[in-house]
Amino acid sequence: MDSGKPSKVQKFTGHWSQGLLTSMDDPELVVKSDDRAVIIKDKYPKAKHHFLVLPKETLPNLKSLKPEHVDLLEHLEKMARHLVDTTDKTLKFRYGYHAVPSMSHLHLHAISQDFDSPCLKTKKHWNSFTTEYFVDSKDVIERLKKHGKVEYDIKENTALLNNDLRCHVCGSAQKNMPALKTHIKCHSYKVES
DNA sequence: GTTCTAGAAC
DNA sequence: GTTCTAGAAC
Repeated sequence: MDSGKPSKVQKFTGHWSQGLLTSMDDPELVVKSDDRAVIIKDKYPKAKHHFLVLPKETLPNLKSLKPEHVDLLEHLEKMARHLVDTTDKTLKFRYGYHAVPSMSHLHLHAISQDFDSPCLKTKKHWNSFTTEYFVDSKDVIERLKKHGKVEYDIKENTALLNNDLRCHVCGSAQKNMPALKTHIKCHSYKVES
């Protein structure tokens, strides 16, 4: 007899925080790969171009990095820069990591600085790419070289996500997200020639 | 990480 | 009344 309970028809694909592992195998998202890493398009890009570079080696986060991973991190950044060079040379990009990422599996962001995307919606989105919460790849590598590990204070960095909204170019205060999104259109994100 | 939506802010 | 943000999601 029918119990009246709805049956679970959807396949269990894991917790949302493990989503990057699924995306790494999604041919729709993968744009490049070599023996050490895979580059995918961010499923919810926060700018005109937004890529994620993921090592094939299992590394959950920055905290799992050891001194021997310096070479790998340099490789990830090099791969990202090469992809960007062959994708869009006209826009400025930043290459870096979130200090306290939501998704598991180490991922380097390569993101164009226009932040022109319908997926960019919240203060948290904004501050995660425009405050010190976004740590340049070069700084992470330097830190690993110097200290043999990379660790960021969770409380301190999470607090940055609640910072007041400011333009990442001119620093002007913006009252809300729609105002910010309108304002940032007044700047150019082209590389200087 | 996103979606949804209640209620704050305007 | 509409826009916008913030917090739950079993």
